[in-house]
Amino acid sequence: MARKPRGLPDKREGLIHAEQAMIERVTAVYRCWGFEGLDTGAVEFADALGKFLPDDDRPNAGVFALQDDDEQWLSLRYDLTAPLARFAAENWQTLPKPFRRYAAGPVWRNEKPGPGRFREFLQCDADTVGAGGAHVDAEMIAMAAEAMRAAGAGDGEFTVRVNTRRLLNAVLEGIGATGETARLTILRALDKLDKFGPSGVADLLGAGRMDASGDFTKGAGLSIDGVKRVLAFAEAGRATRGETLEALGTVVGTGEEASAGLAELDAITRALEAFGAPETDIVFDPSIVRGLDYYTGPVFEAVLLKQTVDDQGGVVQIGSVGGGGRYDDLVARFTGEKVPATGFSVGISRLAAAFAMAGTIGALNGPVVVLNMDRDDPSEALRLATELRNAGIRAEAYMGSSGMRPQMKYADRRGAPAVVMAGSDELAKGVVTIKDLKVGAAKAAAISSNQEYREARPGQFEAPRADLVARVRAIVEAEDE
RNA sequence: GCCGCCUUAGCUCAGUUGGUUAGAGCGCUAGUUUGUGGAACUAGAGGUCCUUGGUUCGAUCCCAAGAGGCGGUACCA
Repeated sequence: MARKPRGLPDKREGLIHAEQAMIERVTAVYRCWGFEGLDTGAVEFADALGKFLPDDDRPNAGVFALQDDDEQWLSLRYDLTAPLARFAAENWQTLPKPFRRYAAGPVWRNEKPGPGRFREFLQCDADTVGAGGAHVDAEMIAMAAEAMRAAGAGDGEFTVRVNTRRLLNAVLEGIGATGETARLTILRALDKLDKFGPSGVADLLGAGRMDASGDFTKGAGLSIDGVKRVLAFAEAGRATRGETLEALGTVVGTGEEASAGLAELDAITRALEAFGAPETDIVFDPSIVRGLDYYTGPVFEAVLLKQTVDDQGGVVQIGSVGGGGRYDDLVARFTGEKVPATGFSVGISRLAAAFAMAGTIGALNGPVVVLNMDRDDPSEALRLATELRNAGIRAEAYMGSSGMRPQMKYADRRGAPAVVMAGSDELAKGVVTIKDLKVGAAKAAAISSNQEYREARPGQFEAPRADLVARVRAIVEAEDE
Protein backbone atom coordinates (compact mmCIF):
# COMPACT_ATOMS: atom_id res chain seq x y z
CA MET A 1 0.00 0.00 0.00
CA ALA A 2 1.14 3.50 -0.83
CA ARG A 3 0.84 5.37 2.42
CA LYS A 4 2.62 8.22 4.13
CA PRO A 5 3.47 8.54 7.80
CA ARG A 6 1.60 11.54 9.11
CA GLY A 7 3.41 14.70 10.01
CA LEU A 8 5.98 14.09 7.27
CA PRO A 9 4.63 16.33 4.54
CA ASP A 10 4.84 15.81 0.78
CA LYS A 11 5.53 19.21 -0.71
CA ARG A 12 4.52 20.31 -4.20
CA GLU A 13 6.13 23.08 -6.18
CA GLY A 14 4.18 25.97 -4.68
CA LEU A 15 5.02 25.11 -1.07
CA ILE A 16 8.66 24.28 -1.82
CA HIS A 17 9.04 27.65 -3.47
CA ALA A 18 7.27 29.50 -0.65
CA GLU A 19 9.48 27.88 2.00
CA GLN A 20 12.69 28.46 0.12
CA ALA A 21 11.82 32.07 -0.54
CA MET A 22 11.01 32.53 3.15
CA ILE A 23 14.33 31.00 4.20
CA GLU A 24 16.17 33.29 1.80
CA ARG A 25 14.47 36.41 3.14
CA VAL A 26 14.93 35.46 6.80
CA THR A 27 18.59 34.50 6.40
CA ALA A 28 19.12 37.76 4.52
CA VAL A 29 17.97 39.56 7.69
CA TYR A 30 20.32 37.46 9.85
CA ARG A 31 23.24 38.10 7.51
CA CYS A 32 22.47 41.80 7.50
CA TRP A 33 22.71 41.82 11.31
CA GLY A 34 26.16 40.23 11.06
CA PHE A 35 25.51 36.51 11.50
CA GLU A 36 27.42 33.91 9.49
CA GLY A 37 26.16 30.67 8.02
CA LEU A 38 26.72 27.26 9.60
CA ASP A 39 25.40 23.90 8.48
CA THR A 40 25.65 20.78 10.60
CA GLY A 41 24.48 17.24 9.88
CA ALA A 42 20.94 16.04 10.43
CA VAL A 43 22.09 13.37 12.88
CA GLU A 44 23.91 13.82 16.19
CA PHE A 45 24.98 11.44 18.88
CA ALA A 46 21.95 11.15 21.10
CA ASP A 47 23.82 12.30 24.18
CA ALA A 48 24.74 15.54 22.42
CA LEU A 49 21.06 16.42 22.13
CA GLY A 50 20.52 16.72 25.84
CA LYS A 51 18.61 14.99 28.54
CA PHE A 52 16.19 13.28 26.18
CA LEU A 53 18.27 10.21 25.65
CA PRO A 54 16.58 7.28 24.07
CA ASP A 55 15.93 4.64 26.68
CA ASP A 56 15.54 0.95 26.08
CA ASP A 57 11.79 0.99 26.58
CA ARG A 58 10.95 3.84 24.26
CA PRO A 59 14.02 4.67 22.14
CA ASN A 60 11.98 6.94 19.89
CA ALA A 61 10.02 8.93 22.45
CA GLY A 62 10.28 12.54 21.37
CA VAL A 63 13.23 12.04 19.04
CA PHE A 64 13.81 9.65 16.17
CA ALA A 65 16.75 7.52 17.22
CA LEU A 66 18.65 4.59 15.80
CA GLN A 67 21.72 2.58 16.73
CA ASP A 68 24.94 2.77 14.76
CA ASP A 69 27.07 -0.28 13.82
CA ASP A 70 28.95 0.07 17.08
CA GLU A 71 25.67 0.30 18.99
CA GLN A 72 26.00 3.99 19.79
CA TRP A 73 22.68 5.84 19.83
CA LEU A 74 22.23 8.42 17.08
CA SER A 75 19.30 10.84 16.84
CA LEU A 76 17.82 13.05 14.18
CA ARG A 77 18.21 16.60 15.52
CA TYR A 78 15.05 18.05 17.08
CA ASP A 79 16.23 21.65 16.81
CA LEU A 80 19.21 23.66 15.56
CA THR A 81 20.29 24.94 18.96
CA ALA A 82 21.62 21.74 20.49
CA PRO A 83 23.84 21.00 17.45
CA LEU A 84 25.14 24.57 17.65
CA ALA A 85 26.09 24.07 21.29
CA ARG A 86 27.90 20.89 20.30
CA PHE A 87 29.72 22.65 17.45
CA ALA A 88 30.63 25.65 19.58
CA ALA A 89 31.99 23.42 22.32
CA GLU A 90 34.05 21.39 19.86
CA ASN A 91 35.51 24.40 18.03
CA TRP A 92 35.52 27.01 20.77
CA GLN A 93 39.28 27.69 20.56
CA THR A 94 39.24 28.72 16.93
CA LEU A 95 35.95 30.61 16.74
CA PRO A 96 35.57 34.38 16.77
CA LYS A 97 33.99 35.23 20.11
CA PRO A 98 31.18 36.00 20.50
CA PHE A 99 30.26 33.48 17.80
CA ARG A 100 27.29 34.62 15.76
CA ARG A 101 25.80 32.18 13.31
CA TYR A 102 22.56 31.45 11.46
CA ALA A 103 21.36 28.08 10.21
CA ALA A 104 18.37 26.78 8.26
CA GLY A 105 17.24 23.24 7.72
CA PRO A 106 14.92 20.42 8.63
CA VAL A 107 14.48 19.12 12.18
CA TRP A 108 12.48 16.13 13.38
CA ARG A 109 10.29 15.47 16.40
CA ASN A 110 8.50 12.23 17.05
CA GLU A 111 5.34 13.77 18.44
CA LYS A 112 1.69 13.76 17.57
CA PRO A 113 1.20 16.01 14.54
CA GLY A 114 -1.74 18.32 13.91
CA PRO A 115 -2.62 21.30 11.73
CA GLY A 116 0.59 23.32 11.44
CA ARG A 117 2.41 20.72 13.56
CA PHE A 118 4.78 18.40 11.74
CA ARG A 119 7.21 15.63 12.58
CA GLU A 120 9.63 17.02 9.99
CA PHE A 121 9.80 20.77 9.62
CA LEU A 122 12.11 23.61 8.67
CA GLN A 123 13.61 26.01 11.14
CA CYS A 124 15.71 29.10 10.56
CA ASP A 125 17.85 30.09 13.56
CA ALA A 126 20.23 32.80 14.65
CA ASP A 127 22.28 32.58 17.84
CA THR A 128 24.96 34.53 19.65
CA VAL A 129 27.25 32.31 21.73
CA GLY A 130 29.66 33.79 24.24
CA ALA A 131 27.95 37.06 25.10
CA GLY A 132 25.75 37.88 28.09
CA GLY A 133 23.71 40.97 28.85
CA ALA A 134 20.24 42.18 28.10
CA HIS A 135 21.31 44.05 24.97
CA VAL A 136 22.29 40.73 23.36
CA ASP A 137 18.83 39.33 24.06
CA ALA A 138 17.27 42.58 22.87
CA GLU A 139 19.17 42.24 19.60
CA MET A 140 17.62 38.80 19.12
CA ILE A 141 14.17 40.16 19.90
CA ALA A 142 14.47 43.14 17.56
CA MET A 143 15.88 40.91 14.82
CA ALA A 144 13.11 38.37 15.41
CA ALA A 145 10.51 41.03 14.65
CA GLU A 146 12.40 42.01 11.52
CA ALA A 147 12.67 38.36 10.48
CA MET A 148 8.91 37.88 10.94
CA ARG A 149 8.27 40.82 8.66
CA ALA A 150 10.77 39.49 6.13
CA ALA A 151 9.01 36.12 6.26
CA GLY A 152 5.83 37.85 5.16
CA ALA A 153 3.91 38.76 8.33
CA GLY A 154 2.52 42.27 8.00
CA ASP A 155 1.36 44.97 10.40
CA GLY A 156 -0.77 43.54 13.17
CA GLU A 157 -0.37 39.98 11.91
CA PHE A 158 2.17 38.95 14.54
CA THR A 159 3.72 39.93 17.85
CA VAL A 160 6.92 38.96 19.55
CA ARG A 161 6.12 38.31 23.21
CA VAL A 162 8.87 38.62 25.76
CA ASN A 163 9.20 37.47 29.35
CA THR A 164 11.98 36.41 31.69
CA ARG A 165 12.46 33.29 33.73
CA ARG A 166 13.58 35.44 36.63
CA LEU A 167 10.13 36.95 37.14
CA LEU A 168 8.51 33.54 36.89
CA ASN A 169 10.89 32.31 39.56
CA ALA A 170 10.13 35.35 41.72
CA VAL A 171 6.39 34.69 41.58
CA LEU A 172 6.82 31.00 42.40
CA GLU A 173 9.02 31.97 45.31
CA GLY A 174 6.43 34.53 46.43
CA ILE A 175 3.67 31.96 46.79
CA GLY A 176 5.96 29.45 48.39
CA ALA A 177 5.92 26.97 45.52
CA THR A 178 9.26 25.32 46.10
CA GLY A 179 8.61 21.71 45.11
CA GLU A 180 9.79 20.85 41.58
CA THR A 181 6.50 19.14 40.64
CA ALA A 182 4.43 22.10 41.76
CA ARG A 183 6.71 24.55 39.94
CA LEU A 184 6.40 22.65 36.66
CA THR A 185 2.64 22.32 37.00
CA ILE A 186 2.27 26.04 37.64
CA LEU A 187 4.50 27.03 34.73
CA ARG A 188 2.64 24.70 32.36
CA ALA A 189 -0.66 26.13 33.52
CA LEU A 190 0.59 29.68 32.92
CA ASP A 191 1.65 28.80 29.39
CA LYS A 192 -1.96 27.89 28.59
CA LEU A 193 -3.45 31.32 29.23
CA ASP A 194 -3.82 31.84 25.47
CA LYS A 195 -5.50 28.51 25.01
CA PHE A 196 -7.84 28.19 27.97
CA GLY A 197 -8.25 31.77 29.21
CA PRO A 198 -8.03 32.94 32.84
CA SER A 199 -10.71 30.61 34.19
CA GLY A 200 -9.14 27.53 32.58
CA VAL A 201 -5.75 28.48 33.97
CA ALA A 202 -7.32 29.10 37.39
CA ASP A 203 -8.68 25.52 37.29
CA LEU A 204 -5.25 24.17 36.42
CA LEU A 205 -3.64 26.17 39.21
CA GLY A 206 -6.26 24.93 41.65
CA ALA A 207 -7.95 21.53 41.71
CA GLY A 208 -7.77 20.65 38.03
CA ARG A 209 -9.57 20.88 34.72
CA MET A 210 -11.90 18.65 32.70
CA ASP A 211 -11.35 18.75 28.93
CA ALA A 212 -13.92 18.44 26.13
CA SER A 213 -13.55 14.66 25.88
CA GLY A 214 -14.15 14.27 29.63
CA ASP A 215 -10.51 13.63 30.44
CA PHE A 216 -9.36 15.23 33.69
CA THR A 217 -6.06 17.08 34.21
CA LYS A 218 -4.93 17.31 37.80
CA GLY A 219 -4.13 20.86 38.92
CA ALA A 220 -1.36 22.40 41.00
CA GLY A 221 -3.53 22.54 44.10
CA LEU A 222 -2.77 26.17 44.97
CA SER A 223 -4.82 28.05 47.55
CA ILE A 224 -7.36 30.61 46.37
CA ASP A 225 -4.92 33.37 47.23
CA GLY A 226 -2.08 31.61 45.36
CA VAL A 227 -4.21 31.23 42.25
CA LYS A 228 -5.10 34.90 42.44
CA ARG A 229 -1.51 36.02 42.71
CA VAL A 230 -0.25 33.85 39.86
CA LEU A 231 -3.13 34.93 37.62
CA ALA A 232 -2.55 38.58 38.47
CA PHE A 233 1.02 38.12 37.28
CA ALA A 234 0.06 36.25 34.10
CA GLU A 235 -2.47 38.93 33.19
CA ALA A 236 -0.19 41.88 33.84
CA GLY A 237 0.46 42.32 30.11
CA ARG A 238 -0.45 45.80 28.81
CA ALA A 239 -0.41 47.48 25.43
CA THR A 240 3.05 48.98 25.73
CA ARG A 241 6.28 47.68 27.20
CA GLY A 242 6.47 50.55 29.68
CA GLU A 243 2.94 50.02 30.98
CA THR A 244 3.54 46.30 31.39
CA LEU A 245 6.71 46.95 33.36
CA GLU A 246 4.76 49.25 35.64
CA ALA A 247 1.97 46.70 36.11
CA LEU A 248 4.49 43.96 36.81
CA GLY A 249 6.13 46.06 39.50
CA THR A 250 3.00 45.85 41.61
CA VAL A 251 2.53 42.06 41.37
CA VAL A 252 5.97 40.44 41.57
CA GLY A 253 6.95 41.63 45.05
CA THR A 254 10.23 43.10 46.18
CA GLY A 255 12.50 40.08 46.39
CA GLU A 256 15.96 39.92 44.87
CA GLU A 257 14.86 37.77 41.92
CA ALA A 258 11.90 40.06 41.26
CA SER A 259 14.12 43.15 41.13
CA ALA A 260 16.62 41.38 38.90
CA GLY A 261 13.82 40.34 36.54
CA LEU A 262 12.36 43.81 36.34
CA ALA A 263 15.84 45.27 35.77
CA GLU A 264 16.37 42.76 32.97
CA LEU A 265 13.16 43.75 31.18
CA ASP A 266 13.98 47.41 31.74
CA ALA A 267 17.39 46.97 30.12
CA ILE A 268 15.80 45.11 27.22
CA THR A 269 13.34 47.98 26.77
CA ARG A 270 16.11 50.53 26.56
CA ALA A 271 18.08 48.42 24.07
CA LEU A 272 14.98 47.84 21.94
CA GLU A 273 14.52 51.59 21.74
CA ALA A 274 18.13 51.97 20.61
CA PHE A 275 17.52 49.33 17.94
CA GLY A 276 14.45 51.27 16.84
CA ALA A 277 12.24 48.19 17.30
CA PRO A 278 8.57 49.07 16.70
CA GLU A 279 6.49 49.15 19.89
CA THR A 280 3.65 47.38 18.09
CA ASP A 281 5.73 44.35 17.11
CA ILE A 282 7.18 43.54 20.53
CA VAL A 283 5.31 43.29 23.82
CA PHE A 284 6.10 42.01 27.30
CA ASP A 285 3.84 39.09 28.15
CA PRO A 286 4.23 37.46 31.58
CA SER A 287 2.36 34.33 30.48
CA ILE A 288 5.14 33.32 28.08
CA VAL A 289 6.96 30.33 29.56
CA ARG A 290 8.44 28.36 26.61
CA GLY A 291 10.00 24.96 27.10
CA LEU A 292 10.95 24.18 30.60
CA ASP A 293 14.52 23.13 30.59
CA TYR A 294 17.32 24.96 28.97
CA TYR A 295 16.24 28.59 29.11
CA THR A 296 17.83 30.59 31.92
CA GLY A 297 16.79 34.23 31.46
CA PRO A 298 14.72 36.12 28.91
CA VAL A 299 12.40 34.00 26.77
CA PHE A 300 10.50 35.14 23.71
CA GLU A 301 7.96 33.82 21.28
CA ALA A 302 6.68 35.00 17.91
CA VAL A 303 2.94 34.50 17.56
CA LEU A 304 0.97 34.69 14.34
CA LEU A 305 -2.27 36.62 14.85
CA LYS A 306 -3.44 36.33 11.24
CA GLN A 307 -6.63 34.33 11.01
CA THR A 308 -6.20 30.95 9.28
CA VAL A 309 -8.88 28.61 7.96
CA ASP A 310 -8.38 24.97 6.92
CA ASP A 311 -9.86 23.45 3.76
CA GLN A 312 -13.00 22.40 5.65
CA GLY A 313 -13.55 26.04 6.60
CA GLY A 314 -12.70 25.54 10.28
CA VAL A 315 -10.65 28.18 12.08
CA VAL A 316 -7.16 26.96 12.96
CA GLN A 317 -5.23 28.56 15.80
CA ILE A 318 -1.64 28.53 14.55
CA GLY A 319 -0.15 30.34 17.53
CA SER A 320 3.59 30.18 18.02
CA VAL A 321 5.64 30.39 14.84
CA GLY A 322 9.00 31.08 16.42
CA GLY A 323 10.73 31.24 19.73
CA GLY A 324 13.93 31.67 21.58
CA GLY A 325 15.65 32.80 24.69
CA ARG A 326 18.79 32.77 26.73
CA TYR A 327 20.41 29.40 27.44
CA ASP A 328 23.55 29.99 29.47
CA ASP A 329 24.11 26.35 30.47
CA LEU A 330 23.87 24.54 27.16
CA VAL A 331 27.51 24.76 26.06
CA ALA A 332 28.69 24.03 29.60
CA ARG A 333 27.24 20.56 29.23
CA PHE A 334 30.13 19.76 26.89
CA THR A 335 32.97 21.91 28.17
CA GLY A 336 32.15 22.41 31.83
CA GLU A 337 32.84 26.09 31.26
CA LYS A 338 29.80 28.33 31.45
CA VAL A 339 29.23 30.08 28.12
CA PRO A 340 26.35 32.56 27.84
CA ALA A 341 24.22 32.20 24.73
CA THR A 342 20.95 33.45 23.29
CA GLY A 343 19.08 32.74 20.10
CA PHE A 344 15.90 32.80 18.10
CA SER A 345 14.27 30.38 15.69
CA VAL A 346 11.61 30.93 13.01
CA GLY A 347 9.35 27.96 12.35
CA ILE A 348 9.43 28.16 8.56
CA SER A 349 7.16 25.18 7.87
CA ARG A 350 4.47 26.31 10.28
CA LEU A 351 4.54 29.86 8.95
CA ALA A 352 4.37 28.64 5.36
CA ALA A 353 1.49 26.31 6.29
CA ALA A 354 -0.31 29.26 7.89
CA PHE A 355 0.20 31.42 4.81
CA ALA A 356 -0.99 28.57 2.61
CA MET A 357 -4.17 28.32 4.71
CA ALA A 358 -4.59 32.07 4.54
CA GLY A 359 -4.36 31.79 0.75
CA THR A 360 -1.32 34.05 0.42
CA ILE A 361 0.71 31.49 -1.51
CA GLY A 362 -0.04 31.96 -5.19
CA ALA A 363 0.33 29.37 -7.94
CA LEU A 364 3.56 29.46 -9.89
CA ASN A 365 3.73 29.71 -13.64
CA GLY A 366 4.65 26.51 -15.42
CA PRO A 367 6.81 26.13 -18.51
CA VAL A 368 5.76 27.05 -22.03
CA VAL A 369 4.47 23.81 -23.55
CA VAL A 370 5.18 22.98 -27.18
CA LEU A 371 2.48 20.61 -28.38
CA ASN A 372 3.47 17.53 -30.28
CA MET A 373 1.45 17.66 -33.53
CA ASP A 374 3.01 14.67 -35.27
CA ARG A 375 2.90 11.34 -33.49
CA ASP A 376 5.29 9.75 -35.97
CA ASP A 377 7.94 12.39 -35.74
CA PRO A 378 8.12 14.77 -32.76
CA SER A 379 11.25 16.50 -34.07
CA GLU A 380 9.62 19.83 -34.81
CA ALA A 381 8.27 20.14 -31.25
CA LEU A 382 11.69 19.25 -29.86
CA ARG A 383 13.35 21.87 -32.06
CA LEU A 384 10.91 24.62 -31.03
CA ALA A 385 11.29 23.85 -27.32
CA THR A 386 15.06 23.88 -27.65
CA GLU A 387 14.93 27.22 -29.42
CA LEU A 388 12.87 28.71 -26.56
CA ARG A 389 15.22 27.29 -23.89
CA ASN A 390 18.26 28.63 -25.72
CA ALA A 391 16.62 32.04 -25.46
CA GLY A 392 16.30 31.56 -21.70
CA ILE A 393 12.58 30.75 -21.69
CA ARG A 394 11.40 27.85 -19.56
CA ALA A 395 9.91 25.44 -22.08
CA GLU A 396 9.24 21.79 -22.76
CA ALA A 397 7.99 19.69 -25.64
CA TYR A 398 4.99 17.54 -24.67
CA MET A 399 6.35 14.09 -23.89
CA GLY A 400 3.14 12.11 -23.62
CA SER A 401 1.35 10.22 -26.37
CA SER A 402 -2.10 11.77 -26.20
CA GLY A 403 -4.02 13.84 -28.70
CA MET A 404 -4.46 17.55 -28.93
CA ARG A 405 -7.14 18.04 -26.29
CA PRO A 406 -5.28 16.19 -23.54
CA GLN A 407 -2.19 18.14 -24.47
CA MET A 408 -4.07 21.39 -23.92
CA LYS A 409 -5.40 20.11 -20.60
CA TYR A 410 -1.86 19.17 -19.66
CA ALA A 411 -0.62 22.69 -20.41
CA ASP A 412 -3.51 24.13 -18.43
CA ARG A 413 -2.81 21.95 -15.42
CA ARG A 414 0.88 22.81 -15.52
CA GLY A 415 0.02 26.50 -15.33
CA ALA A 416 1.71 27.12 -18.68
CA PRO A 417 1.58 30.76 -19.73
CA ALA A 418 1.49 29.73 -23.39
CA VAL A 419 1.44 26.79 -25.76
CA VAL A 420 3.15 26.65 -29.13
CA MET A 421 1.73 24.61 -32.01
CA ALA A 422 3.40 23.81 -35.28
CA GLY A 423 1.67 21.09 -37.28
CA SER A 424 1.54 20.48 -41.02
CA ASP A 425 -0.53 23.65 -41.64
CA GLU A 426 1.96 25.89 -39.89
CA LEU A 427 4.98 24.18 -41.44
CA ALA A 428 3.52 24.72 -44.91
CA LYS A 429 3.00 28.43 -44.18
CA GLY A 430 6.30 28.96 -42.34
CA VAL A 431 4.50 30.07 -39.16
CA VAL A 432 3.85 28.88 -35.64
CA THR A 433 0.59 29.15 -33.72
CA ILE A 434 0.94 30.60 -30.24
CA LYS A 435 -1.81 30.59 -27.63
CA ASP A 436 -1.72 32.81 -24.57
CA LEU A 437 -3.52 30.62 -22.05
CA LYS A 438 -4.24 33.31 -19.47
CA VAL A 439 -5.63 35.74 -22.04
CA GLY A 440 -7.52 32.87 -23.63
CA ALA A 441 -9.12 31.88 -20.33
CA ALA A 442 -10.17 35.46 -19.65
CA LYS A 443 -11.77 35.84 -23.07
CA ALA A 444 -13.40 32.43 -22.90
CA ALA A 445 -15.26 33.39 -19.73
CA ALA A 446 -17.55 35.55 -21.84
CA ILE A 447 -18.34 32.73 -24.30
CA SER A 448 -21.11 30.28 -23.44
CA SER A 449 -21.58 27.99 -26.43
CA ASN A 450 -18.96 25.45 -27.17
CA GLN A 451 -19.13 25.93 -30.90
CA GLU A 452 -18.45 29.64 -30.54
CA TYR A 453 -15.66 28.89 -28.08
CA ARG A 454 -13.98 26.60 -30.54
CA GLU A 455 -14.29 28.92 -33.47
CA ALA A 456 -13.09 31.98 -31.56
CA ARG A 457 -9.83 30.32 -30.47
CA PRO A 458 -9.40 32.98 -27.79
CA GLY A 459 -5.90 34.20 -27.06
CA GLN A 460 -4.49 32.48 -30.13
CA PHE A 461 -2.54 33.90 -33.06
CA GLU A 462 -0.15 32.91 -35.83
CA ALA A 463 3.32 34.38 -36.03
CA PRO A 464 6.16 33.99 -38.48
CA ARG A 465 8.41 31.17 -37.38
CA ALA A 466 11.28 33.69 -36.99
CA ASP A 467 9.28 35.66 -34.42
CA LEU A 468 8.69 32.65 -32.11
CA VAL A 469 11.05 33.68 -29.34
CA ALA A 470 10.05 37.34 -29.32
CA ARG A 471 6.29 36.65 -29.26
CA VAL A 472 6.52 33.97 -26.56
CA ARG A 473 8.85 36.08 -24.46
CA ALA A 474 6.34 38.93 -24.51
CA ILE A 475 3.65 36.61 -23.09
CA VAL A 476 5.92 35.11 -20.42
CA GLU A 477 7.15 38.50 -19.26
CA ALA A 478 3.61 39.85 -19.04
CA GLU A 479 2.76 36.91 -16.76
CA ASP A 480 5.67 37.57 -14.45
CA GLU A 481 4.58 41.08 -13.61
C1' G B 1 0.45 8.24 26.74
C1' C B 2 -4.99 9.03 28.03
C1' C B 3 -10.32 10.19 26.37
C1' G B 4 -13.96 10.48 22.37
C1' C B 5 -15.54 9.83 17.32
C1' C B 6 -14.46 7.52 12.71
C1' U B 7 -12.62 3.87 8.41
C1' U B 8 -17.02 1.43 1.54
C1' A B 9 -13.75 4.16 -5.71
C1' G B 10 -8.72 9.54 -6.18
C1' C B 11 -12.50 12.90 -3.09
C1' U B 12 -17.47 13.45 -0.62
C1' C B 13 -20.79 9.88 0.77
C1' A B 14 -25.13 6.18 -0.14
C1' G B 15 -26.18 0.92 0.63
C1' U B 16 -26.69 -4.30 1.94
C1' U B 17 -32.53 -6.47 8.38
C1' G B 18 -25.97 -11.56 6.89
C1' G B 19 -27.12 -14.07 0.29
C1' U B 20 -24.46 -14.84 -5.57
C1' U B 21 -22.73 -8.95 -10.74
C1' A B 22 -21.50 -3.09 -4.13
C1' G B 23 -23.74 2.25 -6.08
C1' A B 24 -24.11 7.91 -6.88
C1' G B 25 -22.03 12.79 -7.52
C1' C B 26 -17.53 15.04 -8.41
C1' G B 27 -12.71 13.84 -10.33
C1' C B 28 -9.78 10.85 -13.86
C1' U B 29 -8.90 8.63 -19.14
C1' A B 30 -10.73 9.22 -23.85
C1' G B 31 -14.38 10.07 -27.95
C1' U B 32 -18.01 13.40 -30.29
C1' U B 33 -14.17 17.94 -32.94
C1' U B 34 -7.46 15.75 -39.11
C1' G B 35 -5.69 20.17 -34.79
C1' U B 36 -7.61 23.34 -29.21
C1' G B 37 -8.22 24.30 -22.06
C1' G B 38 -14.09 25.82 -20.00
C1' A B 39 -19.52 23.88 -21.06
C1' A B 40 -22.60 19.61 -23.03
C1' C B 41 -23.27 14.56 -24.54
C1' U B 42 -21.22 9.43 -24.90
C1' A B 43 -18.00 5.62 -23.42
C1' G B 44 -14.16 3.65 -20.27
C1' A B 45 -10.86 2.77 -16.20
C1' G B 46 -10.76 2.54 -11.02
C1' G B 47 -12.89 -1.37 -4.92
C1' U B 48 -8.88 -7.53 -0.75
C1' C B 49 -16.16 -2.53 1.53
C1' C B 50 -8.84 -0.90 6.78
C1' U B 51 -6.35 -5.78 8.63
C1' U B 52 -6.41 -10.33 11.27
C1' G B 53 -9.07 -13.80 14.03
C1' G B 54 -14.02 -15.59 15.54
C1' U B 55 -19.45 -16.81 14.89
C1' U B 56 -22.12 -18.74 10.43
C1' C B 57 -23.95 -23.05 5.07
C1' G B 58 -22.44 -18.00 3.75
C1' A B 59 -19.45 -11.81 6.61
C1' U B 60 -18.37 -5.49 3.56
C1' C B 61 -22.49 -5.93 7.42
C1' C B 62 -22.47 -9.41 13.80
C1' C B 63 -18.32 -10.17 17.80
C1' A B 64 -13.04 -9.48 19.36
C1' A B 65 -8.24 -7.66 18.77
C1' G B 66 -5.03 -4.67 15.96
C1' A B 67 -3.78 -0.75 12.46
C1' G B 68 -4.86 3.91 10.42
C1' G B 69 -7.49 8.74 10.44
C1' C B 70 -9.84 13.04 12.96
C1' G B 71 -10.61 15.92 17.44
C1' G B 72 -9.44 16.89 22.61
C1' U B 73 -5.83 16.40 26.46
C1' A B 74 -0.82 15.36 28.26
C1' C B 75 4.29 15.83 26.87
C1' C B 76 6.93 19.23 23.63
C1' A B 77 14.03 19.40 25.19
